[in-house]
Amino acid sequence: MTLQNSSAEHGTTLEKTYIPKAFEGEVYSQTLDKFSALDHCTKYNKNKLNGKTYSILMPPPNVTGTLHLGHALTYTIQDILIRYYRQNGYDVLWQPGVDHAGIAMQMVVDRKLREDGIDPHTLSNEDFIAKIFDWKEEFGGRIVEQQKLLGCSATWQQSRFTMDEHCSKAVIEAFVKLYEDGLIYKDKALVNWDTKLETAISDLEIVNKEEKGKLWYLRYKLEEDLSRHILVATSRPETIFADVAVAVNPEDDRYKDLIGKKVIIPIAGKAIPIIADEHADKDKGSGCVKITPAHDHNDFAVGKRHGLEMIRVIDKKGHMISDDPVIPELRGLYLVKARKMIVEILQNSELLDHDEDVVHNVPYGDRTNTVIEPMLTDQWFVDAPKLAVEALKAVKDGTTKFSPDKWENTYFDWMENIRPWCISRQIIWGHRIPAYYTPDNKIIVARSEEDAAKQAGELGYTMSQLTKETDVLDTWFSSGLWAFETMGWPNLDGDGSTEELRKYYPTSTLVTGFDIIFFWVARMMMMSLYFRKDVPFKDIYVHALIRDEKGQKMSKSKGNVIDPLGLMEEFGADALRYTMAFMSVPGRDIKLGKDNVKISRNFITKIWNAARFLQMNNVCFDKSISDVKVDNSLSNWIVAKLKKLQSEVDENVKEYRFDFLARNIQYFLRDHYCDFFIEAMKFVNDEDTKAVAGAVFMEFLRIINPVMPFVSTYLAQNLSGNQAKDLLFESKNSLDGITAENEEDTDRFVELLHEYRCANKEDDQDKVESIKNQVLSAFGDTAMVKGMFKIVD
RNA sequence: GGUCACAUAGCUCAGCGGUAGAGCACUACGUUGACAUCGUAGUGGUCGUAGGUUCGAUCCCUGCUGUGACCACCA
Repeated sequence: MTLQNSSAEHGTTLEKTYIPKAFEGEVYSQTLDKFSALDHCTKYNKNKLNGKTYSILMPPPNVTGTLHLGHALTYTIQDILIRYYRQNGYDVLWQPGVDHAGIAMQMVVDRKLREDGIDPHTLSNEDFIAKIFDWKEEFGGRIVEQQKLLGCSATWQQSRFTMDEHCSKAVIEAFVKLYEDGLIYKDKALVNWDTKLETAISDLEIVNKEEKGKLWYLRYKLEEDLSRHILVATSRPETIFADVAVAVNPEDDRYKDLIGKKVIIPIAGKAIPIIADEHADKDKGSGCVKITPAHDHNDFAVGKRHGLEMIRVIDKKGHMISDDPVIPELRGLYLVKARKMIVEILQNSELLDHDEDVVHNVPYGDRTNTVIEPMLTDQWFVDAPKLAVEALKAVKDGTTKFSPDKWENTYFDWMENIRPWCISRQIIWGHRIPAYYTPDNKIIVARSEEDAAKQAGELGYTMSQLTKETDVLDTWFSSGLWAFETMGWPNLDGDGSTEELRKYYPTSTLVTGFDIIFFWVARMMMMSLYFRKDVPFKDIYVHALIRDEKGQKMSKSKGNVIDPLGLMEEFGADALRYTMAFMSVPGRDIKLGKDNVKISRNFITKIWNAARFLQMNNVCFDKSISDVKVDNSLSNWIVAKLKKLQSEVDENVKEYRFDFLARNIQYFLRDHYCDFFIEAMKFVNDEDTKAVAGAVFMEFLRIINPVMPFVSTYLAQNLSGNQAKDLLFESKNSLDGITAENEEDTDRFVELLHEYRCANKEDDQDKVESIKNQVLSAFGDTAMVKGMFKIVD
């Protein structure tokens, strides 16, 4: 057993220490061009294809993003699946791409321009968009480079950008079709309005924050008898100028006789009616609620029911407007300041009865962190309740399955209560809504200018008389088309499909965190079912979110963000990937610290050292298991364990139990292969067993390749001496013909050794002898048995 | 307010209707030719709480307490 120097036959001697940085980049670039889907099968894998396909849509990261741990988790899982199926003869597609991230991107470039001393408002929209494309050119590839460092084997050749020419076409086609089918409409409605960005945002882009506030009880005097009043509680006294009624519950005996009478709004002095509406809750506040349809979602509904006027007193910047200013100083004041001023005035009058401290949720925009104001504006909506019907059905009938299935409830709950989706945004960056307005405000929606001109002509207008819509679409509108726009839609062949769609649609599995079930998963379900009449994916695997060691959400402001790039630099991408797999237990958030990754690195070191041992002993790695003699109990046993590992891994991948997968890999290598097999082999020292050792180890490297592609490829190349060796398309070695009937015997031997050791320690000589005799009679007085006793002694 | 998770060793977490598991930490021993990025051995738990089902419950059921997440409301 001497150390073998480098030779072509036995590969290159491994370095003493496992330093992932030394080879990960090299390994990746060797395999990079083999990831492509549509032609890889013919080029690299023709003979092994099993005729089945496996496809995953990569959730496109924001173009502004950098790799964070959440990405590392989700991409690792996806890459494990892709690599596993690719190895097993499937024709795989892992569709990558980048999202244009409407609001986020605009804010990033806005900030950069200001830093460079340019006022974004002085630029025309076209110039601003050009600046954004400049930014994308310079930094847009960052996130993709980082995905590659992690080892992602995506089908890079097929990569898409949601604002590229093709996707833009798809968006226009989808919009126009939905409009023609009456599923997109324009409506005056109360939307969530970000006063900083001056745009509408969707319900999902709001974060509620609990805040201490006050409830002011105001006296609304009865018009017919000014000595009497009712109390109305409000947390937003600045909106009293927009009050159009006070509502009471029709069942509320206290106020029954007042219904239909009028009360006077404090300060404003205007008389408004008392109406009966179920919205008023007898047990809340005073039981009377002021109705301000233009500035409150519930009141808006009440206003519509009763045909009330909608008065706006807050403008798009959050400033007070009023046609009839009782207090002129209010005009133009930011609403928070206005509230303060009005409260002061009220306090100095008898109109404020009392106030009350309360804690209430205040909506903030998730991007700008400013207060969101309900705003009465014209917006474009998708009729989500209609589209949700099919999307709901597809999950109910099991066409698409959630895993773990508890997420189905979340999905159902949302889909059943879905509201119209506001898709228009008053920003610059995004897909411009393909609509035009005639001078008398008729709407023309068209696929092209020519088409618009034609439609205008039919209405008796010329193109030059039309004004084009300036609103752009919510980013998630284009993301919703991701499943099929990436596969060539709408450039369809004669049969209404494309080669990619026929091959890879519906995709096999969608891997995602639960935080975007609503944003993305639900929208893709709706859009795909509408445009392709089929679900976008068959399985949805929902993984956990990553938190810091203390279980807190990682965020920049908390300063507890762990950078995956730093972890990869220090411990290697394989260690990070293995950690992600190991920790991805379903239904529980992942608490991750640096130590977890270090432990994984240490395990990989164990694999490394096992490889070095084999190499030092001139173990042959070029024979496959079917070519080696498995003819003694030790060989038989390790092959049985390997066989078990193979089937466990198959099962683990099928059930998305990457934690089990990682554990099983560890148990095999450490407990079986190193602790017993290698130790015992030291005393056997025959060529057949050594050949088994090599073949088993190579199969082990193949099995771990999807999880740890770098180290497994590197070791395989160096051990075999074949620098071109690539486990990417290496499929399973069948162990069917190999018997493993004495697996239990050897397990028993391992157990007896343990008992022997305990007895030895307790100095129980009788027991020591008895165990020794048991072993000798069952397993014979072989060199291996002797050797193992020697170790234990 | 509604929904859903979770509670197991000092820490992070697996697990399971029948003797309680891993890693980290800790203790002791070990630089013995693969491995100190390590090995061997060991300490450590009435499995949140109260009931119920069962021959038997950490596991199944119910209540409670605590923690977290999501949705809704917020006069």
